[in-house]
Amino acid sequence: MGNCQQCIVREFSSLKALSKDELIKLSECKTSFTIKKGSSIFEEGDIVNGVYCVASGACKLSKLSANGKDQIIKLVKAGELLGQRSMISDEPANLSAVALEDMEVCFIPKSEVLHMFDNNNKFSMNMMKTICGDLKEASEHMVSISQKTVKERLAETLIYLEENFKKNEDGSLHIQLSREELAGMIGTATESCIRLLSDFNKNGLIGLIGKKIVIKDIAKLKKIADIV
Amino acid sequence: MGNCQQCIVREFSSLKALSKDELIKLSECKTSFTIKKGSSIFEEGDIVNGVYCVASGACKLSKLSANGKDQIIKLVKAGELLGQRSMISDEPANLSAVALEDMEVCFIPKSEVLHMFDNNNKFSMNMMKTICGDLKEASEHMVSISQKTVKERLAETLIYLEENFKKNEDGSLHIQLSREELAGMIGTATESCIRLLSDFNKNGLIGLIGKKIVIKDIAKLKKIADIV
DNA sequence: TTAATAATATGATAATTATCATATAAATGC
DNA sequence: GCATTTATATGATAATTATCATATTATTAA
Repeated sequence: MGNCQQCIVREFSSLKALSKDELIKLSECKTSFTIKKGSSIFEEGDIVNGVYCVASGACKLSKLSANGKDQIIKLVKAGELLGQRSMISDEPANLSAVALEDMEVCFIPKSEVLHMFDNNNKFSMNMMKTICGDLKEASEHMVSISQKTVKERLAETLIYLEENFKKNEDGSLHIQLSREELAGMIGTATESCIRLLSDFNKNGLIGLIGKKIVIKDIAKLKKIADIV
Repeated sequence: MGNCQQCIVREFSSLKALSKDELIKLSECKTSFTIKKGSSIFEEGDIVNGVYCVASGACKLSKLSANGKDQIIKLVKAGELLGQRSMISDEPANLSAVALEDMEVCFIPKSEVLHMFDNNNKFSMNMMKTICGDLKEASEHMVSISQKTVKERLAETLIYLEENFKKNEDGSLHIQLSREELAGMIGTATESCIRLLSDFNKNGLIGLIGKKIVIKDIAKLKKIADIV
């Protein structure tokens, strides 16, 4: 059984508001497990009866659209929480959480989270702030999807991946998103995404090592994405 | 000075968790004012030092994109709160709130809201649930923008307006969105929006009385929007 | 290892949507 | 009330993006 006090999630999430006693209690009531790349933590429609802590690895939160395409709403990485929205709303999950690499995850039951809400205002405020942050991100993402071209959005997304996720030794992004998934993130067709990656590759903005992507010229990418 | 106990906002928002005493205190510390159609309650970048209660009227929450277009993220109507996100995040507003019709609005200072967070867990939970609801809506909106055609999105938006806002005596939508604003809601060019409205009009789905819009065949609109 | 399957890649084309031009109608200011 | 400005409307065209077809390359399973 892992120790919550040393955990990366405690360091980076709302949990940083917890006292030593609360952390000890948490260590006792949580359940840890591993998730293999490609399998899901929960799916659209599932009842989420607690909060998941991502101790290592990363996953995508996605929503299946009417036409069968998977739209990726957000990536969640080590240190973050997962499933708060559904748990707090008392509603089935409206997104699926699928591992993009092997993950270590802990589950905190709802009763425990609610107890912490009741007894630790700092924790509640932190949680609210996190959700508000997600909401802000969502607004920005919405503007980006409706006002920017696919090229601009791809550049934007590549920068986001470069700046927020680990790199392999060869400099390539460690997160292995398939071209289809990358397309799902920027809201375009897989072929369009592939075509633009080829373009960026030819122009020296990125490198393509097999399926892996190396960001080579982040300044030019930022110029394309119109991030000043 | 209006009475918070009878207010529509108390009935429909997180404020419904407040006790009689809390409502009395609220009546004393709030400030009421009116907003003329077209003027703003706050703008992108403003510090929002409290929460606004919308007692009557409606406004748009929008974000200016890099290319100068105004993307409407959400409409807020009587009974709802405004400005929570910025206040809770301790960040400048990332959206502007502009009145779509004359409004009556009350302002509750941050200190008072934080005091209620500390002393009324039901209120805090309600607030969290509201924000989570906004987040869910945002996800759905995002999928809709990236996966649906402009036609489908326009149909979807017209249905939303019909089902959530007041009608005039002639059956037209009372909310007076300009064609440009409607385009900003669905994320398209004004001309494209106008063209599709003409289309819908010719096919008897809607009626156009000057600038006003009457929803005539909601079933067909739902079919177009692919809402089953 | 080899066949079968899935992912990536690229060309050709069609569909969607934006942009520019211009006309008409409505609203506003003097 | 009339001129000016702004909003709505529609046509013509260009740009963007999706779809379909088909290689090529990787991955998986037998």
